[in-house]
Amino acid sequence: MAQQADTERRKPLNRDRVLRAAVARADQSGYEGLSMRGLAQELGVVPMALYKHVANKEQLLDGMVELVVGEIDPPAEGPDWRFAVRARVLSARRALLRHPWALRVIESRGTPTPAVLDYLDSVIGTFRRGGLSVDLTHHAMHALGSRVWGFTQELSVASPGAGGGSEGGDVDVDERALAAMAAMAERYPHIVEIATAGRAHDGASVVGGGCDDQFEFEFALDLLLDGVARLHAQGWTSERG
Amino acid sequence: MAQQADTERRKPLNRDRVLRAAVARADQSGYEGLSMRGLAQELGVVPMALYKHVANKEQLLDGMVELVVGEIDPPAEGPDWRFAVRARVLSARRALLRHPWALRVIESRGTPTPAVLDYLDSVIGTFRRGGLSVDLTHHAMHALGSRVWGFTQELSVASPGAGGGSEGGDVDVDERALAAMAAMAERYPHIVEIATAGRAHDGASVVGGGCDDQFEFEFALDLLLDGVARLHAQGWTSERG
DNA sequence: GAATGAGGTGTACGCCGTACACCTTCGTCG
DNA sequence: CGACGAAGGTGTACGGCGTACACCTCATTC
Repeated sequence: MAQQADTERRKPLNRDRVLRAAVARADQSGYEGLSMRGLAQELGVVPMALYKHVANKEQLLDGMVELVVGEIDPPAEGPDWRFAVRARVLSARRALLRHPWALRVIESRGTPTPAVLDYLDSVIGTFRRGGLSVDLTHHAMHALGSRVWGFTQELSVASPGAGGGSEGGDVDVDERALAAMAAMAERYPHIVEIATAGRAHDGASVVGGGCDDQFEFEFALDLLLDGVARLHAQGWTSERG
Repeated sequence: MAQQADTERRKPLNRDRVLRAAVARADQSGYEGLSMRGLAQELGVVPMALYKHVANKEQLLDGMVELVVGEIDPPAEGPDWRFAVRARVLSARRALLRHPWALRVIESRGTPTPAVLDYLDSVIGTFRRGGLSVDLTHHAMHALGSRVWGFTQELSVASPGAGGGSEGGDVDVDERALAAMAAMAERYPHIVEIATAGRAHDGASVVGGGCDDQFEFEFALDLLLDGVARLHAQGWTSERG
């Protein structure tokens, strides 16, 4: 109690307040307009104070992405995978339209954040529950590409042990990678299923290297061109010339 | 001639050498690794020297994009629009794979450069010559989205007079915009045709505002989901499980 | 009431892009 | 021939950035 009067002390600031302020600022000033210094000022605090709550700007961005991705609606129930995927993707779109900077941040980030992986895993799960094969689901995810964001785009999907500690180990490294892999399989079963489908190589290196980007690209391209050709053939037109 | 010996003077550096050096550097150090200072050092010159050849870093990036886009093969001849578009897009892909930084730069740039507009215009032209309606072509371009890069992505395509000069005019502004519009229609006829299709509003504001992003997004999404559903129904599998 | 540790501060470093004034070199023209 | 003007290169400096590091200030706990 005591000296509470003289201070009008601002309440102590925490990771969540920092992230929310950052999101708000990016929403209105854009990605470029977001700096640690500006953000600190807005929070009435010296720049270095932020570093008590986020390790650095990269982690700030990651945290912001987590917040945005958290706004996406949970998956729809029901047997119609087509409807469920559609609804989910459109919900993602709504979230990203609310935060226009977010897509760029998600895509520029080398390693996807957990919330992103959760989302992708769950979309994959919807395809799989709908009865699509692992194979087709894999290609479908690539084809959706940045329409569900983040799964296409060359990024070697997530080699899991990126954040580790000691440099000491030697054979340790492989063990560690395998352990990480196992943890990942538990948490993101569908992603791992898809990533490792087909070839039964050693676990670690397969994750990113296992698929043929060129094939994926042409698959998606042809899907689109086929669709367009079909519409053309049947004289399709959007009502509203 | 005279004192040529003592100097070993480097030949005088020009815009093209600067751009090529920048491309080379970005190719091997990535987008982040490209700084005016670093580039200058590589060219054996003081940073400010670069500014005699490019106005600023933005223009440097634009110039680099022009070079990369220039590597895309010219459009294929022949009556098969599907083949022609496919070939063109795959050629674009090859160019962009050679310069992995380029896609990001193209997409982050607010206003497309002329070479980009040329490319887009010519792809559109291929669809149109194949007999596709303006309407369908429009949606097809959106659906291809970043697969042909740059045409989707909310960016309000190119309001043409962005680089002008004096702030003086008043009614002048509209005239100037119309003139720019006309020039644009001459240079990029297909883009303008598509952008202004349907509604016959006043010229200027129509360019970006004239299309319904949500519709375009759902069009593309459904094209993909339809395709996937069709493949699923017929038990499709990529040979190579 | 001393110890602890979380949260906030101040200073400083090394990057960045680039404005501005200056110097050098060289082709042109009187 | 010599003066000149422009094109190209230099040097210095400014304001911004992210952030390392040492410090201070409290509230909490034993």
